[in-house]
Amino acid sequence: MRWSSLFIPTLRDAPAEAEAASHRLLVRGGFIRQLQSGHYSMLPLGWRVHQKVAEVVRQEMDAIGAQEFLLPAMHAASVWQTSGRWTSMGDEMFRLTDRKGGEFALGMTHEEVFATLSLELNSYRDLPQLWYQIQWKFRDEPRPKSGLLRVREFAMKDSYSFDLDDEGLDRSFQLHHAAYLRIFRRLDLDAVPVEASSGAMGGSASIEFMVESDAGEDDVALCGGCGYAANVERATAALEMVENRPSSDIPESFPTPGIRTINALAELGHPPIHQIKTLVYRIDGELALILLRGDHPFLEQKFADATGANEVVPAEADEIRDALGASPGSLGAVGVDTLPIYADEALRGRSGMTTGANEDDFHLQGVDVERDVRVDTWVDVRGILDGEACASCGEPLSVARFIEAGHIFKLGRKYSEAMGVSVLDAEGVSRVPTMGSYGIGVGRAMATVAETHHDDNGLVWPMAIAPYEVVLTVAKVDHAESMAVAESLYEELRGAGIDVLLDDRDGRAGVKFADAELVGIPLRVTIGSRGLESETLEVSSRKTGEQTNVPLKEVAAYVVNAVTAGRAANR
RNA sequence: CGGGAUGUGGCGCAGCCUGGCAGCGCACCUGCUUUGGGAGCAGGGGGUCGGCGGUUCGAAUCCGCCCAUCCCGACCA
Repeated sequence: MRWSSLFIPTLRDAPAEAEAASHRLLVRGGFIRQLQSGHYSMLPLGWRVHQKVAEVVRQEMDAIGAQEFLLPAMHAASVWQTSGRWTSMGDEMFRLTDRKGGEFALGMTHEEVFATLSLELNSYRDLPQLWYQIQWKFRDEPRPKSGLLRVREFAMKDSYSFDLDDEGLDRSFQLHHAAYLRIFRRLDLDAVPVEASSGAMGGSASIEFMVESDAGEDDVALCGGCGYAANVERATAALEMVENRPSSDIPESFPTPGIRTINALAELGHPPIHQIKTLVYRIDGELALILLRGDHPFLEQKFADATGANEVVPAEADEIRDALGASPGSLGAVGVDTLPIYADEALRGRSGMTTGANEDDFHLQGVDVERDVRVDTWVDVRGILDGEACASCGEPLSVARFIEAGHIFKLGRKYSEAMGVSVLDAEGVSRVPTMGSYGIGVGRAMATVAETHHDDNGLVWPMAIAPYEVVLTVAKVDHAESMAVAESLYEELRGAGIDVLLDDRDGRAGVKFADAELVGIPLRVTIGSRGLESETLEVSSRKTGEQTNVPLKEVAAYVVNAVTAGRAANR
């Protein structure tokens, strides 16, 4: 294509609201434009990258024997009512009503619809099946952010496996696991598989593919020693022994006027590790106390996973006061027997603790957790901290920010059962297939590459997904010889199947160089009178900045080689 | 939903406090010069100042409500 006739609206300044590097550069480079919060238009350049990412995914899915479908994006309510998710998905689901008053949803994911199709599987001989699609998903995200990283409308490759038994599911899961590693490698993403919480999907096991980036939204714990890797929503760590402070026979109340925080209490000589943090939550509508060591953060997701609770929300100050007679900052569990009490495992065996007295401006010291608190349920709900020891090898764990680029789930029979799927096994017995589901967000993958592949001058696309592989930059378009050389090289490269962009704009060379770099085309051939005098053209690499003068006659072959090598990288 | 912030030509911003002709840079159009790293000069086009209401002789500016957008947290590919 000729740059002069393309719509590539590059910007010198990024919009003020763009914060993440990928967001700024994708907008500046003319790849995307926002329509509303969480909804982006793909401009020609952006759509080319998007399609190339999708094609990499498609090839690797096909390679494990998966079959491509395309399902409706809009679903009748009844489909979701059958699985129970019409209600459980809550506000996250976009809903609409047709002219006849019928209720519909825009699909957030497609377990139900694929499971409906699987009703036509009749025999164990039909299994296993691996089905996928690349389709738009709609999620009423509470907070879209960071450009393409978190949006309300996005293309997702979602696949689903149907197997007779657990061994089959393991195989399908492993096939996906391996395919995902290949996909991310081809995208030049350093994706780490980590143990994850299954969240709203349910199911027995799930692995997230995480790419380290400050723009991420998840914290992941990694062990440099044994390779343990887990989302902090699930991660555990070895707990170092804490020497209990001397305890008293009964908890002693002492005045703490104005003391409302762990830190303030610490300044009075009660270190956080010797404090009990008391949180009041509404768990599926019921108030409950959750106790942690003073220095430990509470992770709601861990709690939900451990207890099976759906709704885990902090209680309001007035309901806390009604229940305990004190305000946050002075709360404790000693003597409480009207509310369920959950305690984090880190409090087991602890004594000599300090906690709120359920009376404003008073705390208790000398508390022995197991003697003085009526714990109903012990749970592991604390967030682990950077530097804690790995539970399996003792080396320090590092905790860092990651982008969730893919997620694979063992679903089990939740959806197949709900939708009434069954096949006959070899003995003629009816069996419910077990399912897996596997997702990669295409736009998010694209943004993740942008996030991890850029420099001060702009984007640096890997050859595999670059919008164009080569740009021919004509320094002076009114120089007839330059244009003639450029035209003939352009035709030759096009003929060789190279995605080549001819920058024939009547502008200054500096502007064209800057645009080529901003847009991130991997290779640039500069065509100008300077090189032509010596019968050479300058080929430069976006990634390394390396410039090579190539004899005119060899340029086409040189470029074809470089592109071919680039395409094959990481395969 | 809780907390913080912002809305002024396509993009980046000033003006607002202290009410009085809507400005600057980039981009865009025309002409001349320039031409291998975001050119120079001259001329020019483009703005319901987020919306509605109020105060006032007069509102971008003051007051109220609403909307939108961004950032931090709870949720997800």
